[in-house]
Amino acid sequence: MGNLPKSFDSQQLEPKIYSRWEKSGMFNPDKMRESLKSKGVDIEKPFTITLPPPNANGNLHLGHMCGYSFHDAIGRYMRMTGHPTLLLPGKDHAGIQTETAFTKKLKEEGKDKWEMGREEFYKQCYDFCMTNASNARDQEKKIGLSADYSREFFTLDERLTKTVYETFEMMFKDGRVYRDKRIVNICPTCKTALADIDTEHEERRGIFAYIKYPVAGKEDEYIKVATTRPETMLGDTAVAVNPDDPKYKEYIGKNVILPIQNKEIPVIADEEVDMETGTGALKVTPAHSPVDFEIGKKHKLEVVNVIDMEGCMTGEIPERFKGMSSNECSRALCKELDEQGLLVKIENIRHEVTICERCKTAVEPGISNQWYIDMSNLARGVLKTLESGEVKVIPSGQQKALEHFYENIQPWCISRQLWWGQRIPVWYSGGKKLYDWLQENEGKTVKDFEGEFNTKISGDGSIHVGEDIPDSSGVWEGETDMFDTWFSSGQWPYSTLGGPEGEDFAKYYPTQMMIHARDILFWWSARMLMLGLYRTKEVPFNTIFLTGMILASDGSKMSKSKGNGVEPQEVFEKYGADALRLWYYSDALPGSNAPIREEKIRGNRNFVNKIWNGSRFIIMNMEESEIERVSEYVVNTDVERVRLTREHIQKVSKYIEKYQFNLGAEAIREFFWHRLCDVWIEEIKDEIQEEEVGSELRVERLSELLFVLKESLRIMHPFVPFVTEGVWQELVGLGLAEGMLVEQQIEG
RNA sequence: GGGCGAUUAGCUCAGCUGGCUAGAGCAAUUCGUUUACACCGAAUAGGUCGUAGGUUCAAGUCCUACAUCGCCCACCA
Repeated sequence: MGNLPKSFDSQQLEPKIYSRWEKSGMFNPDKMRESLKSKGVDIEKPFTITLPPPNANGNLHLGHMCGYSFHDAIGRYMRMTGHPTLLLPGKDHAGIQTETAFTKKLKEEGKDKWEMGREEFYKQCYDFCMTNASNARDQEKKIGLSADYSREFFTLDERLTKTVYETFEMMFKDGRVYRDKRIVNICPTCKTALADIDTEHEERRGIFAYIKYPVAGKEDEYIKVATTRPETMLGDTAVAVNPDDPKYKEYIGKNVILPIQNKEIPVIADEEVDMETGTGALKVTPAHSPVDFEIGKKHKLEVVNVIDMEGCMTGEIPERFKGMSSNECSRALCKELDEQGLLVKIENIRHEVTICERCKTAVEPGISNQWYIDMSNLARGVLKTLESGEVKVIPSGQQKALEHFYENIQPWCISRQLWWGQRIPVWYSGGKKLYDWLQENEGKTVKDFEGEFNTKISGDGSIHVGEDIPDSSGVWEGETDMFDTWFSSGQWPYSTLGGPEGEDFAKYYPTQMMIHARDILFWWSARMLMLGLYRTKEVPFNTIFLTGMILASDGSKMSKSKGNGVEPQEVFEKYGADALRLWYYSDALPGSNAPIREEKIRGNRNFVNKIWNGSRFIIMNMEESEIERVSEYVVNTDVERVRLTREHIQKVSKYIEKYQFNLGAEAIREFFWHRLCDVWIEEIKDEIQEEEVGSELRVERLSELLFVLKESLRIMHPFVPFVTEGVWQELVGLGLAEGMLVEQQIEG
C-alpha cells in the first residue's frame, strides 16, 4: 500500500510541512488553547519563552540555529504535553553593531553617513534592518522554529519603546538613574562611550617610553617616568611615587617641570604606585587613564583633557599638536623630547590594551558626561534568587560566574553617542551643557554660567524626563544620546508581552526559560534578571540554559575574515533541518564547544532517512483491505513491544524535562533504528511473510507496528519535527492517523 | 592577579546523586545484501578514563596536590 519515494527529500518537503504548521495556528497559544479545549484535552499551565532576538544587521549563523533548535525542542514538547506554548520571536536593532555595519555598507556604496545626516541615516538604517529581519525570519522557519509570528517584535517598535521609556522614567524618579562625569571608554571609531563590559582586552604591540621630568629649581636633577602613551603627558597633572620608595622620597611634595607644556606639577605619594614597574615613578593623567583618574580624585588633582571623542589631540596644548591623532602626537612628542635630551629610551613591548568589543579599535579612556544606572541593589536582589535556587543556570559553573558578576557590579553607563537606537527621553531647559555645568559646579547659577561662557541662556537649567517635549517655550533641548542597546533588550521578557499592564503579560509572564550561548550571559540575561525584578517584582524566568558554542571544524571561532564559516543554508541544502538539529542536541551541550562536524550531520541525515524508510515499510506492508481493521485495532498493553514503547516514551520525556537532549537524541535513535527497524520489523517480517492478506495475525502484528510507529513519531517530533510530521501526514492520507503531529499529545 | 571549566577510543563527545565486564556517533577493518532503506545490514578491532596521592567493600565518578589546555573577570603606568 502506498507508493512513497525512497528517501525523505528535505529540500522539497520541509517548506511544505512548515507552511502547514503555520496554517494550523498551533504556534499561537491562544488558538492552541481553544483547539485543545474542543478536543477535551486537559490544559496545563502555559509555557513561555521569549526568544533571543537576532541582530537585524545580517544573516543568521549556525549559532543562532543552535539556540532555536533547543527552544523549539522544548516548545514542541511542552505543546505536546498540554501546555499552551508561546515562543515569542523578535529582532534586535542592536545599536552600535548595526550602526557600524550599516555605516560600512554605505561606505562601500560610496555614501557618507555624515553627509546623509541623522534623519536620513535613521530611515535608511531602518529599511536595512527590515530587510535583514525578513531574511532572518525565513531562516528561523527553515530550522523549524515553532514561534508565534503574529506576535513578532522589533526592539524599536513603538509599543516596546513605550515600556522601555517608562522604566527609565521610573528609575530616574527612584534616583537610580543619574548623570555623571567620569572616565569612560571612548571608541574613536564608533565615536561613542562604552561600558566596561562592551570592551575586550587584547595583547598588542606598543612602546614603553622613558622620559625625564626636570625637578623644579634644580639643575640636572630629574625624575624619570615610563609610559606606554607619551601623548597623554600633555594632560599630566602630577607625578606619583610610592611613599616608601627611597629613590624618590626626597622629592615628595616638591614640583617637577612637565616638559613641552613647561608647567610645574607636584610629586605626590600614593601606595598604589608599584616601585618595581617602570621607573617606579608614575605620570598621572587623570583625564585619560582610569588608574590616574582614581589617584587624581584622591589627591584632588586638576583634570586636563587633551584627547577628544575622535581620538584627536585637543585642549590647552601647543598649537602644533592640535588635531593630531594620538599616535601621530606620540611620535611627534618623542622626537621633540629626544631633541631636548629628555627622552631616555623607547622599548618595544607587548602589552594588554582595552579594545572596542564591536570594532576592535583600541579605546581611549576619557572624561565625559554620561547617563548611568546604579544597579547595585537590583544585583543583590538577583543574587538572592540565585542563592535560593529560584533562578538556575545550566551549566552550574556559569552560575558561579554570574554570581561573581553581581557581586562586583559596576554602575551601568547607558548612554551612547549614536544615531541608531532609542533616544534617551530627556529634555534640558537651557541646554545639556548648562545642566552638566550646574551639576559639576555646586552652588552656581545660570547667571554664573552666562558669565563664564559669555552667552545668553533661555531656560533654568532644569531637566524633564519623558518622551515628549514638555512645552513649546523653546527653551528645551532634547537629549541626542541613545540608549545602550542592552537597556531595551534587557526588558525583552516583559516589553514583548505589552509591559506589566499588557494583556499577554497577565497570561504569559513570567516566562520559564532563557536559552542562549554563554558569551552574552552578563550582557543579556544578567540585565534581564535585574530589570525584570525591578519592573515586575519577580524574575522574568527561572532557568537559564546556555548552549555550547558552535565553532569551525578546527576548533576556532567561525569568522568571515578567516573564511572558516559554514552557512546554515549550505547545511539545509545538503542534509536538511532535522539532521542539523540532531547534531546540536548531541554536540552543542551546555558548557561545551562544538566544532562543526559535517560527517556527524551526515550521519544524522541517514537516521532521518531511516525514520522515513522504517515508516515507509510499515505503510507499504498494509494492504488497502486491511487498513480499516488496523486503524480500529486496539493493541494489548501487555504485549512486550507495546510495553517497551511506553517505557521508551517515559524515558525520553524524562530526558527532555531534565534538558538532557543528548541522551534523548541517543535514545530515540537507539529505539527507532536498532530496536524497531533492526529487530521488531525483521521479526514481524518473518512472521507474516506466509500469512494471507487480512489474516488475524497480520492485522494484529501490523497494528502493533503502527502503534509503535505512531508513538515513537510523537516522542521524536520535538527533535526531528519535519520528517516525523511528513510521515504522520502519510498516515493521515491513508486514514491511519488524524490531524497534525504538531498538535498531538504525548502519552505519559 | 582573581574566578570558572576541561583533560575518557583515531576524531567529537556521553557517562546524572560512586557498583563499568567503560559507551555513542563518525572514521577504520572484514563480510554480506541490491523487492523498506547502500543515506543499508552483520560483525571486528580500538581506552591501564591527564599525573601522583587519599577516602571507600567498591572511583572516569568523591577529596588533595601537580601538569597541560580553554574561557571569563581585573586599572598595572
